[in-house]
Amino acid sequence: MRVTKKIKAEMIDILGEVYKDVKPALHYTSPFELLIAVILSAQCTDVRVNITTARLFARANTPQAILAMGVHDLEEEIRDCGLFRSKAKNIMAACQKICDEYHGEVPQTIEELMKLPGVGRKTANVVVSIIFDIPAIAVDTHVFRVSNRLKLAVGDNPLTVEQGLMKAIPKEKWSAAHHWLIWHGRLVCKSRKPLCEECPLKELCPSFKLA
DNA sequence: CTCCCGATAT
DNA sequence: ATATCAGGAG
Repeated sequence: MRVTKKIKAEMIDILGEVYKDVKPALHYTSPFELLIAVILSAQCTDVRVNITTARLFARANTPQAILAMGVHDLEEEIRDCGLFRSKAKNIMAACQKICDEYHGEVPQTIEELMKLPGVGRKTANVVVSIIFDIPAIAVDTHVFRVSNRLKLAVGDNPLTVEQGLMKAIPKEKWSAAHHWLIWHGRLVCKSRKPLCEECPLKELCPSFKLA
């Protein structure tokens, strides 16, 4: 069955109703903390990132303080998040660049953010949409999977899905819809064992399957 | 495309 | 035992 534009709008409306009260899963108290948390979240659960950042930010939560730690201590602090050597190296280099070129403040455009080591399109989208309230749809593993299953946007790479979602969703809902899709992916439309029977979209979903 | 990588769910 | 987790760089 074909997923029409009208059905896509219905899906978004339902998700918006079901997940209207969700907050970002990552814990942070400043733009810099969010940036670091998102970098750490690559191939790691948000729960693990929050445990790690609680301890890390108590020690250092500014680029200057992270630089003062040194790369070895940073590696030890973030080890549990995985990919820890490359993440530590990238974070140190990003902090240096933020201090040298942005007066210690997190840059505010996708283009500038993506120049930071360890910051790709997905991370940049998250930061601008959450911190600077700029409409954006960050396509992470959840958004990618859920969008393809629902056929809200179909594609074999994140950028294609991002562009498809921007067409299917009105701009004023981009940032909120990004969170709805993530939480739907986390709680219901899971990768390995999706809870199709209890899905609020089961009547509309082209991938609906009984267990 | 491969590599980075520990923790967790299944 | 293995697939997956708020990806990005080379």
